[in-house]
Amino acid sequence: MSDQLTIKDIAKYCGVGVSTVSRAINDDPGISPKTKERVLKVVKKFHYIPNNSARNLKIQESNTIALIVRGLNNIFFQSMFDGFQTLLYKNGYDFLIHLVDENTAVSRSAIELAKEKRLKGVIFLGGQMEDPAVELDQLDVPYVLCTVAHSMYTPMPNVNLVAIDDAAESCKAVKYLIEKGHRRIAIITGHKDDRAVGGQRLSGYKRALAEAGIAYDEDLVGYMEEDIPEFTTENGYAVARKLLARTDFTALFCISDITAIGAYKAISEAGLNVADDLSVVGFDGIDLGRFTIPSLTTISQPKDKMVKSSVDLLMKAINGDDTPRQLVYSASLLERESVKAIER
Amino acid sequence: MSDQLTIKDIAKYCGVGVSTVSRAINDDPGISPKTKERVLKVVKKFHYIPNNSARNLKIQESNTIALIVRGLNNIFFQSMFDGFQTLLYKNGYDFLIHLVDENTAVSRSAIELAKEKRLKGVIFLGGQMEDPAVELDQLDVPYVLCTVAHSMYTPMPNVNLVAIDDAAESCKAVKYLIEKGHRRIAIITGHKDDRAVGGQRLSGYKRALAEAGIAYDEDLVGYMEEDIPEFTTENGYAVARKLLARTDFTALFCISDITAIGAYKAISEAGLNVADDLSVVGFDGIDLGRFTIPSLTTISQPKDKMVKSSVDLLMKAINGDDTPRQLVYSASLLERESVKAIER
DNA sequence: CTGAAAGCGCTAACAG
DNA sequence: CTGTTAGCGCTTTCAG
Repeated sequence: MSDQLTIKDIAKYCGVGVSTVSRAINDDPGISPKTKERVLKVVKKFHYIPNNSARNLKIQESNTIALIVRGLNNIFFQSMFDGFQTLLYKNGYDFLIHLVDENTAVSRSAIELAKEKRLKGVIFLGGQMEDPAVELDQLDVPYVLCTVAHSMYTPMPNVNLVAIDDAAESCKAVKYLIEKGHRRIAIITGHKDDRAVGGQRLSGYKRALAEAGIAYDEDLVGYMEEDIPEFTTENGYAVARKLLARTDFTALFCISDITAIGAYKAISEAGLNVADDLSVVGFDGIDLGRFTIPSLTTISQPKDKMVKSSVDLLMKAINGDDTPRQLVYSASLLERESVKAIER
Repeated sequence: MSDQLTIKDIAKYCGVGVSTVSRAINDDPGISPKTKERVLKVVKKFHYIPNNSARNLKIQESNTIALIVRGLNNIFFQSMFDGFQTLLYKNGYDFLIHLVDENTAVSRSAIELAKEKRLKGVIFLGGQMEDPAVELDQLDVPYVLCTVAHSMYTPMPNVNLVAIDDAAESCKAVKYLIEKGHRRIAIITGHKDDRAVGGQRLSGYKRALAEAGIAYDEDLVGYMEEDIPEFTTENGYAVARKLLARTDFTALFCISDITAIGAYKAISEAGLNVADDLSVVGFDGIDLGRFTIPSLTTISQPKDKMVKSSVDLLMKAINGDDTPRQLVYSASLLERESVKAIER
């Protein structure tokens, strides 16, 4: 626990000015190789590490883009990190993941961070905002909203947005089940008052039913428990159990893969087999779904495309293109083994 | 995209000095309620958010403790986040998770962050260091190493350490399998050259075998693939497949639960049933293990205790107690459904 | 209670 | 090529 080393200490020790040290550690061309080497040796010797706060305060612009993530437990988001990292590096940017917990506003975090780190841009992963354009008014760098419940923002042409149509995709999943002959189709959806992803996906379920002339039955709707973390295996398990105890159905649509895995367990404990006795469809397309037994049929979000587009939109915006775009991709139904056709 | 608002702008607009604004936003007692309210209203009106770099640079000490995590994909680590957050808040500290990617040294990240944010202390989750005391020499705040391969550091009484004995626990798992009558026991372990957790757990496996007089058979050892991310379901699946194709065994020990889930799939695809045909034991005790079918027998790390102790040690150190301690907990064998006894 | 002023550690002109 | 110096935006004495 030695004392805080500063650039001054290094300069003094080397018998040079602080700017020389600064040049050395920042690979500035305007310094002779000899001095640079000498300084760097001292830097290394004392394990000197500059203070980023001072650095960030001083510099007028950085080269950093932040990924602001709400919901660390979201395994689908996690699977996108790597793609973002790689792409952003390739574009010559530094990259930073900033986790924001449930009780902090993403907008505030973003603005704080942007000031603190002189960000070049930010990408939001999850985290609903009432009105992004308003909440992010003070965010004076370009940003794109990735993977948010897009239709919440429907008439919102003033932000960059990359998303899927949650309602339409849900509808697709449920229609698939209907095609396979199912009519009693249960759903595990988000909290009862979820107006974001959960709400969207539930409405898609309702639409599919309506279009097929199947009556909507509230009994078949399992809302995630309030006292268990949302979108977890545990919650899926709990809700599926209740559903199974309450009523009959031949198919179950889970609005997230990780939830479906919990449902598998409840189904198994009820003495039933997934697919043979009860068809299951998930949503997201996480890797784990390949490894469940049986493997999980699901709505697979085009995450690579979404990552790429998010970065592209951001790059455009950074390079001065100030017409925001909304990209709504369609997801694909990934047919695996968890759905069986039944006789009408 | 308005211009960067600073404390000066607010001060000017309010017709007060900057220090007054500072007092208002920092809940400083030395300000009249009236002025404070007035200032705060303006702050809100313009959505002014202070610049943390400036703030951090100026303040001599913060109240922040950082959790430095190597390996974001580590689901076991993730399950500890919440506990750390809660406990640290309870102790009156701010809390910060800092992810470090595979190609950055945790030690450097830690020192940088400590300077930048004036940290009060840091807790490391994963991330091996050659010699922590040396690498962290410049880290001038207390720290504790949590969940690291403890015996790498065996004679290392100069750092705070909270861990389990990976070798001993592995040994326990394998002995349990032996007790159940298994003699052909395969293992899925880390990369071939893993000297940390993977290496430790492999050595425990060897010891159990040796003590039971069972010959060590390299054929039964599945090293994780180099070209697939380590400790993933996918890697577990790949390695289990190879193992299954190569040789016979009645039990499989996976050195991480998430890997075991991949093995389940490979076993199923080989036309076998987990438990009935092939017993499986995992390691870690993640939640998901409760929901696999059959549920996974595993070595469960006492994560709550580990979290609590880590925080306790750190608090002690922060409060001036400078004798480091090494706490090595024993994990418990969680008997679930994936192991069956067999006839000798 | 309030404002002026002195830095926190660093980078980037600017002058040598 | 190198050193001196002026802030970056904020907190915190120190006078008033």
